Amino acid sequence: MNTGKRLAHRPVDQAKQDAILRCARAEFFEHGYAAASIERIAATASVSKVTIYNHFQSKENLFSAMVGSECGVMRGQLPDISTAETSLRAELLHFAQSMMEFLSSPDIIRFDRRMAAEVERHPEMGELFLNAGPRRMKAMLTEMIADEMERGRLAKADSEEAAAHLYGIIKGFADVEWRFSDPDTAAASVKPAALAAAVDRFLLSYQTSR
Amino acid sequence: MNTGKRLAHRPVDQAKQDAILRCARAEFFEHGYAAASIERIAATASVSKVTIYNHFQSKENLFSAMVGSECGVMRGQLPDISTAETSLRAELLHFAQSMMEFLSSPDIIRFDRRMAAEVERHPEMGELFLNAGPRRMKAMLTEMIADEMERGRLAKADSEEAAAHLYGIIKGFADVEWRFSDPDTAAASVKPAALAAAVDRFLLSYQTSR
DNA sequence: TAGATAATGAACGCAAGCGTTTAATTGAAC
DNA sequence: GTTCAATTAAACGCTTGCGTTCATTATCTA
Repeated sequence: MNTGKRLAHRPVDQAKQDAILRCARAEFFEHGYAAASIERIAATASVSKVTIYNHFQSKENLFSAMVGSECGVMRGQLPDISTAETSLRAELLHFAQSMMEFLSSPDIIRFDRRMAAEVERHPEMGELFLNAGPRRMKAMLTEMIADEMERGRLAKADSEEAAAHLYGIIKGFADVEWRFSDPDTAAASVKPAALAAAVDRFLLSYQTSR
Repeated sequence: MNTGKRLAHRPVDQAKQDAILRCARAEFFEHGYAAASIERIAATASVSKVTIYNHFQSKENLFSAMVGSECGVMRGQLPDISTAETSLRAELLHFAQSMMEFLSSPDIIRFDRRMAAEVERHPEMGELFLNAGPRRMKAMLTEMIADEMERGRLAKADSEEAAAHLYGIIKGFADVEWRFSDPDTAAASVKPAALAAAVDRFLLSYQTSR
């Protein structure tokens, strides 16, 4: 039958596709959408400008594709909420550590900055990002906390609200500082003692009295 | 002696200066630094482009001046920490309300977004913004909490850490949502009940047992 | 009123960058 | 080896926008 299968042709070079997206990412993150240059992306990716236009039809399109791809990557890197820990405190501490490590990585910080700025012109990408990152994390956290409430290690309460409280108490002012200073030094500012303090305060108000 | 005082001249039209800064603000916030257009600012401010270049020497300069001016405005609008309230809970609740109102205002959200994006190219403005806004608020909050610890209404602890915990527990996920959705609907998402819940959780772990 | 300065409008040179076209070249599938 | 799509380099038209120049007009001080 040969349902539309092309017979004699040269297949698309997937490596080039990837290179384009990778370089587009760097370019868009460094300069922002408006100031990013397709020609520079082409040069960096060692690819003809025409090839970019053949794959993605416009700058807009390329940007969308890049964001979509990045969101996919992000989904796979979210802080893991392991339930392997035996003690509740250790479990929360592990999450806190994992979350702060994730949020303070230069890649995430820069992505966050750029998305925040582009949302004005691309509201739908704000949704995309929220669903791929923050909301996903919130849902995971909420579930974990609901489980612990069910299990009796946390006092019964609104689990979504508790998740927000835990998230917030761990972050404190850190994310604000990160967003407006050098991303490459952000991770170093995470102090384990501060994480423990935050978790302990959370437990003080949520742990079942025993 | 006439120390450098000019004698016969036409004074600078301050209203025009202000209009330029106001319109520059709108333009930069809407399009970002790179895509912002001096010519559009001139048109919006009903001013000649040359006048802009006479007052501020370059686009860079205009942007800096605008940011400086905005930071000044922001300083005057920070949430007030009134110590007039009699009860500690009322005092914290008032702060929470005031803070969330401030942070969820479209102006602040857009300013935050834009600054985060421009920090890559203007690191010194990140510092400027941090000092005018977040750090200032943190210092005020820290002081208030230190006072309450001194006064015995809060348990003695690291007041700066406590300030971060209070700030974080109040914000929760809200700021993330705000930053990536429509700024004009942000304020409506602040629920008084949630503020009370956050304050109560904070008090559960910090209030002196009586 | 005279002198000095602010502000204007229009045009210019220049650079960057999007998206397109053309003709030529490469390379996998058959 | 033939075929045909993928890829390329180079050039093009077009738009936007920065920063400047210059002649002109408006407005304040003395």
